[in-house]
Formats: sequence, structure tokens, C-alpha cells
Amino acid sequence: MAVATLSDVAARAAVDVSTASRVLRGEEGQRVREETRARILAAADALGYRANPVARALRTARTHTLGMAVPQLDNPVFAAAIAGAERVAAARGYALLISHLEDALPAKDAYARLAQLNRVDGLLAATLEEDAPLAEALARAGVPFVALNRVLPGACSVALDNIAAMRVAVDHLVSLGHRRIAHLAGRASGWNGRLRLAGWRAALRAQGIRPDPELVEHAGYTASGGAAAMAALLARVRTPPTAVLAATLVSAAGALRTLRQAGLAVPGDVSVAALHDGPVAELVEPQLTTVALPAEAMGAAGAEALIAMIEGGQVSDATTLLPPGGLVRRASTGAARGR
Amino acid sequence: MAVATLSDVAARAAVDVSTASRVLRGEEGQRVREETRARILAAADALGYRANPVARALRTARTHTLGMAVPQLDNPVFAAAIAGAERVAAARGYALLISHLEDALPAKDAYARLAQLNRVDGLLAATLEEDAPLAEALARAGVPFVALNRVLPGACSVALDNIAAMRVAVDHLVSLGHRRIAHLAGRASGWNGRLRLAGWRAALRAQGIRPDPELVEHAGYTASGGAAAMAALLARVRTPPTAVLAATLVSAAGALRTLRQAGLAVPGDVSVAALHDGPVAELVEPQLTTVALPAEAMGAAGAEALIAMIEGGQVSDATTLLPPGGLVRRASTGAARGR
DNA sequence: TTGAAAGCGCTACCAC
DNA sequence: GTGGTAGCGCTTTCAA
Repeated sequence: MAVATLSDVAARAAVDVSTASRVLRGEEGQRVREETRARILAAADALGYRANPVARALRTARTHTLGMAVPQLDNPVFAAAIAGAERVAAARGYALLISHLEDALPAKDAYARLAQLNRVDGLLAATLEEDAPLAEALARAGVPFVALNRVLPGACSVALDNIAAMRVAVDHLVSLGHRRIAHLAGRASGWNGRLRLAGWRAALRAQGIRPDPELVEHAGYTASGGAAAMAALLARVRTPPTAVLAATLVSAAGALRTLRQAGLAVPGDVSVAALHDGPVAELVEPQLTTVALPAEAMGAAGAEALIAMIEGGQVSDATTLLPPGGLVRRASTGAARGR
Repeated sequence: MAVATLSDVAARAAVDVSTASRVLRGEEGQRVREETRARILAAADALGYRANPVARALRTARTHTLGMAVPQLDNPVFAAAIAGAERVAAARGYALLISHLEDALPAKDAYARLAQLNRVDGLLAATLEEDAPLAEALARAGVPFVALNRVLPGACSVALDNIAAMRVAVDHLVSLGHRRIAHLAGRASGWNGRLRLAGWRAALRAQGIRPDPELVEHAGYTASGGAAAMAALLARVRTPPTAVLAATLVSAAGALRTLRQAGLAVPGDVSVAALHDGPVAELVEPQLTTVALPAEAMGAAGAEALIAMIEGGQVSDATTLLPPGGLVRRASTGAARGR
């Protein structure tokens, strides 16, 4: 016998399939004689019965599968978010279907395809696209969704509190005596990049320091981008900054390279800090001071919210902003020069 | 109207569902009048019809979904393998369900659960477990499978040619004049770790150099493991090696840290090289010379093999060993001292 | 408390 | 060439 079906179990227990279904689904309010229930359970156990999820899905129009679209797999933020989402999904009886959506090509109805092809009950969208196309593409998919790693106006969103995270980093640098703090920003068009820049401004102002636009350079999300931006900033500015706060770990790593080549000591001449903590922070020299970002929790919260929408039958548009995990002090930051 | 079903299309085209199914499935040998076919296609198009994969799966007992189990998501080797598998799967009309299987807990029948819960047509197993339990757990799943990133005797396997890769690295170091080449090995119990150690030995012998067991230290797969192993080796050995070949990128990064702390210049005093190329190689100082490993191709080949087994109805036990991608020469290797 | 039966949407076999 | 129809394995009214 290949795999036992419900009717095999019913036959063995000498009951109807409907009765077997009732007890096997294990609902509370079912009135089934204790003796019958035991017989069915025993039969199921003996046959190693497991309900066929495909048949169940066809009947109930629920696949118990969450689709998650990410732009890259090797990015530690997404890797952690996936892990978090998977943990919650598994705990709630859902499978997680991960789809690596190229952000380059404007995948207009990639979400709809993803949803239709795999019949997911909901979508977790962690991609980098612009707001309007994303919202439209997601709506087209016809399933509940939550935007991850950014706030999508009008949609249920779970993201990181970039403003608060930048505040932690800036406060740390200021407490070390820094006042000329440069910012290596992310993509100007990215949600996180934009807010980290805004956070840099706000945190400086809160400290009574005027944010100097000359100290901002866009570095993107790569090491070479960070290196190039650092070089451009050094070349452009009259007085070099005493500290550099990068929007991401890898751009900070790139900046470290440029500073080394320029003969500037870190943290002797310039302190460097970055947002998001990860293994890379300990691989570079000097090891980077960072602000930990709760990427795993973001994935978990997103899955939680999505499942609530699916099971509650209500679409929410609540926004959750996760506070930073705190400062991880390492060797790349120190007291400001001449202090 | 929610989603158009086959019978909606049939009704609109004024044909029977069976006829509609025939043409929509788009098989070749079907004898359908051209006019009828066009009418059905038009109706499907007008209604935006997409076959319900759940219903199809129930009927055909094929989900067109591949399950892929990986031990970690943030490991660049696995991230690349996933990307490769996904590319092939998508091209062949399959979805990829990624499951992050904790290797820590001996997930005896995690594969069976994965297969049963999600009804995958086959499994791609990239986990680190021992051979015997893995083979048993996989067999228990009841679907075709291929072992990825290791050779599982008797099973279809796709892995990297570690011996050849180590040979490339050793030859490079020898060509620079090195003869005392230490090896920072992976886990002694891991398939790749074991073969890289064997490759180190074989490549040295091929160069007429006796592999000195004193120059081997197990470092595992972490930066701190690499740092500790490097320190242990330095402390233990009378004459330090002139070159260090690490089994992985991150253990090499750890070793770099220890060498720096020991006041040894890289590559002035000691050259360092590692297997597997990745972004991290360019983040460390000095940038690491590596041997590129075709991780993306490994994922792709695995998916290809699995789909062939699924569609061919034949289980294969062929082993594919992928040759290394070649030496990526960077700053961490140089001529041996006194040469 | 249990059973009968009607489908979910599709495919595949067999008539016509 | 095209239509009828019997399920795939399950859930869910509705009766008994």
C-alpha cells in the first residue's frame, strides 16, 4: 500500500469517512463517542495516516502555505528575515515558499504569478521596488499580503525603525565627542536608505548639531560602493569628518578600505559605525561597531501578521516598526581626535 | 467573479470541459479542430484563466514543487545553490520550497514530514548530516531525492570536486615557492572537510612534498574557529608555515586576524588562501586569494537531475562532481620568504 | 452520534 | 474531433 488515505482509515475502523474526518481533524465541539474516536485514532496510527494536504487544499481553498518574495538570498538581513518567518510559519502549521524575485526586471505581475502558480494563502513581500508598482502588483495577486522591510502606505507593513536605530548610532558617536559625523547613505530611492538619512539628520539635530549636507554621500549597498563613496567624500570635503556612519555593514567595510588606503587610522583618525549587525562586522579590521537590527524578528512579525489576516479574514493596514536591538560596541569607534 | 475555472472557459467557448482541458494543456498529438481550439483559447484569454494547480496536483499526483533542505540560509554556498536550483526549477515549471533544516537536532524524519506536509515531487538535500541517517531519512520520505554538496553512496549526488579545487590552490602556492603549507581544515566529520584535507595531502604529494600532519588544524566553518585554529597551530609548530590554505573563506578570515595579532605580515611572512570565492574575500584585509567553487551550478545541476528523475520515473544514483571555477588571485598570497 | 452524498477543479479514459 | 463521466482525497452540509 502506498500511502494510507482517509477511506483506508475509515474502513479499518469500520466507520464512515465523514466520521473519520471529523475526529482526525481534531476539533473540539464534535460529539463522537469516546470508543469510536479511539478506534479511529488507533486505525490512523496503525496505518501511519497523514492527511493529503493537496486534497484538503482543494476542498478548503487554503493551502497553508505562505509565499515570501525576497530580492536576494545572500543578504544577511533577508536571510534572517526568512529564518524568522519560517520559524513562525512552522509553529502555526504553514509552509514557507521562498521566491527570489529579481528586483532588476520590473516584475509587474510576478506576485500574481507567484500566488497563482503556487496557491499561497498570503504573501510576504520583502522587495525593494517603488511603492506604487509594488502595491498594484501585490493587489493583483488577490491574496492578503504584508510588506516587509519597508512601510507601504495603506498596506500592512512590518519594518525596522531606522530613525531610532540611527539615533542610537549618532548618540554613541556624539558621546565619544564626535560632531562632524558623515553619513554613507543607501540608495536614495530605497525606503530604508531614505529613512536612515532622515534619521541621521534628526539625531544630529536632537544633539544640537547642524547636519551638514556636504557630509552625505550615497554608497548603495555594496562594499565597492562604500569604498567609492568614502573616497568621493574625502576628496570633496575641506575638513574631513571625525566619524563615519554607514547605512549598511558592507558599505562600512568598503569605507574601511578607502580610509586605510588614505592613510587614516580607524578609530584613531576616523571612527566608523554601521547599521545592522552581522558576522561581517567581526571579519573586517578593525571590527565594526554596529547597531543591531532585529531582522529575524521582522520576518517573524511579518508572518504573524500575515497569518492573522489569513485566519481572521480581515485585511489590516497596521504598521509595525521594530525598535533597534542596541549598540554593539567594537573596535571601530573611539574618542574624537583632540579630546 | 473570483477566479475563472475550466468550466467557465468551456461554457464561454461552448465546448465540454474535457475539450477545453485538452487544448489548454497544450499537448501536441491532440486532434482538435483549429476553429475550436482558437475559440477555447480566446475564451481562456478573455477570462484570464489560469489552471488551479491544487486541483491539477490532486488529479495527477504531481505538485510540480521541489523541496530543498539547507542547514543555513546565510551561508553563501547555500545561498548560491538555492539561486541555481531556483533558476532551473522556474525554467522547468517547478516551484522551489526551501526548508531550513536545523542540523543540530537529529531530524530523523524531517524529510518525510517535509515531503508529506507539502507534497513535493522530489527533495534536494543539502544538509550536513552523517551518511547513514541521511540516507535512511531521505528514503523514508518516499520521493526521489538528490544529495547536494556531498556524495551520498548509492544515491544521486551532486557535489564539488574538492580534490581538484585543493589542487588548484596548492599548485598556486607551490608556484610561489611555498613548501610548508598548512591546512585549516573543516569539520572532520563533514564530507567536504574530509575531502579538502585529502586534497591537501594529494596535491602536496603530487608536488613531491610530504604532507606534514603537524600542519593540519581543524577550524570548523566559523571565523572564530579559524582564528583559534591558527593560534593553536602557531603555538604548536617549531617552524611556522609560509602559507596557510583554509578550507573555507570565513576560517581564512579568522586566520588573518590571528596572524595580524601575532605580528606576521600577510603575504610578507605568510600567504593565505581559501576555498570558495565570495564577497567576503574582498572585505577582509588583505583581500583573499581563493579558488572559486561553482555553488550556483551545483544547485542548478541538482535541480536538473532531480527533475529528470521525477519526469523520467527512474531513480538514478549518478554522481556529478563539479570542477572548480579557477583561481581568483588577490592580495593575500605572494612569493615565499627568502625566495 | 454517525452516515450519505455533494462537490472543490481538474484530467483521462471511453464513447460517440 | 468532441462530449460524458468517473474519480483524485478530502470537508461539510444535511439526514437519519
